[in-house]
Amino acid sequence: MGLQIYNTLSASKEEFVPLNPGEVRIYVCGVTVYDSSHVGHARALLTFGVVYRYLKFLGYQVTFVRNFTDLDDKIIDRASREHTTCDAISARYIDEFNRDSKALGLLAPAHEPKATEHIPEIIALIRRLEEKGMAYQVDGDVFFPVQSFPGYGKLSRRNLEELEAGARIEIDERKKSPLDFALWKASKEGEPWWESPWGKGRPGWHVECSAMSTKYLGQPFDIHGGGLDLVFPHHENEIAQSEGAFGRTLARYWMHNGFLNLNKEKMSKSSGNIFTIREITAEREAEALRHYFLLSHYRSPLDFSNQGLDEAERSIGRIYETMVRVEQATAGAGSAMPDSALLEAFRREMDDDFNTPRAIALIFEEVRSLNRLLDDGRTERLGGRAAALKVMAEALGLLHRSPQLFVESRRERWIKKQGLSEAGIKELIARRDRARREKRFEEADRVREELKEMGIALEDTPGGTVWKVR
RNA sequence: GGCGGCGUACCCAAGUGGUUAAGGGAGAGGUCUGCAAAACCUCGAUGCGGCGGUUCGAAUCCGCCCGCCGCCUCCA
Repeated sequence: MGLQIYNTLSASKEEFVPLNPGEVRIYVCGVTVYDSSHVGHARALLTFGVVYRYLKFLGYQVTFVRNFTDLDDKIIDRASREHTTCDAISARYIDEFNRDSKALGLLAPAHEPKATEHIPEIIALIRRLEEKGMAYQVDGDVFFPVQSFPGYGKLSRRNLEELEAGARIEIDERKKSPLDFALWKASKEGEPWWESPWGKGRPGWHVECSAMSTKYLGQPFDIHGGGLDLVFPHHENEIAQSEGAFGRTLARYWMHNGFLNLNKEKMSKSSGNIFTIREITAEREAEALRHYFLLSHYRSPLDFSNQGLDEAERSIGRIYETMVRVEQATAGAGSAMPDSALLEAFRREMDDDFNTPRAIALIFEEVRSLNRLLDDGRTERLGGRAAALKVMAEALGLLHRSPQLFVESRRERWIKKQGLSEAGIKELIARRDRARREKRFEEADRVREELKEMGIALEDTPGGTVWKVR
């Protein structure tokens, strides 16, 4: 059995069969660039980053597209509050996003289209809908009549009656149904605008993704992803537009990641309970955040906690330290072929809808097993197993640095945060070593204690005393 | 109101009918060590929110109840 993916469309796991053998085309809704991205965004980014990596691990030729929404009411608001242009706002946050993305270890997508650079494609799509009677114009606004698309609600499992009954949306009397959504909006004074058959205006939100995904990936394409909150109405509307316009399936597998909560509540800008990606990556290793997310399944809700992050950071350190031991033990042995049984086990876990918690458990079982071999001095099969471990970690986006760098980075971060000096620490260690050589153990233990209070642990190894952040 | 999700040990978290309920952290004991740390070994849920039911057999299926959360409005 190959890869199984939970498809929101069928609400069940399905065997993944790409449209073209050996090739996968995937589109993920990116961020709206009106503010800093928060760790909730990071979860979505990392989730689909791992999907991307794992598909590559499986040997697929993957075309990954993730957009920027750089045209939106919130960007307009922000620009007017700061007396600047929308372009300036989106440029600033795209720039910031790119830094975050790099810090998080995300692989670059093949394309990162921006809404503002695809106005002609958007207009063409709306015109096509018009020709099919699936768009109507009122005062320069163009709406999509949801009644005209028979499958409306199939993704979010709702029907029109239910939706209309529960609708809490403000009534726009000009719309035929309260659920009809804007394809094109007439621009007000001071807003960005483009010439169109309906006058000066700008696209609605949903239509950009329909236009851009199809431009880069064709229709249908294989996987469409995003956060759970996009199922309705965003993705539902994308389906209505694209399938309405072309009479063909938009995307075959729909994947949605669960939320990141803070104190049990959804992390969102409007409620103010957020941590930005920058805040977190300034405080600790980005890899800790990735590991933390991987520890629970992507569809489960996850409550963000500092304790969890601390644990994750230590866990990553444990894997790295084992890698250091393996490297030392196999130095000069040349590169080994990755152990195939291990890779097979990894694949079995990941094939089950990207079950990263199980994959991580497998990694830890292997870490323990490697340490046991190391302790026993049995190094014959070490190379192949360590090589497999690296391949697995790569597929998850972990262990992308040298172990030494990870340890040093943690040290430097800690020293800086605590206002310590490396020279001072080394001085203390030297003092302790002198005391130990002279068998003044009370003195040596006092120094150990002193360093421990600074959060620094000493390890006396055959190669000398090493120190690390605890 | 409609639709959906979640509740597994001190904490985090896999597991959707069948051997001893993964893995990590914390804790206890041990090996090692001048002492430690790291690593390794051993021990921690007779029970999976509660009550019923189906079944030879259920954390897993069904029903009811309790608690928490999300979507239905911009939202990863």
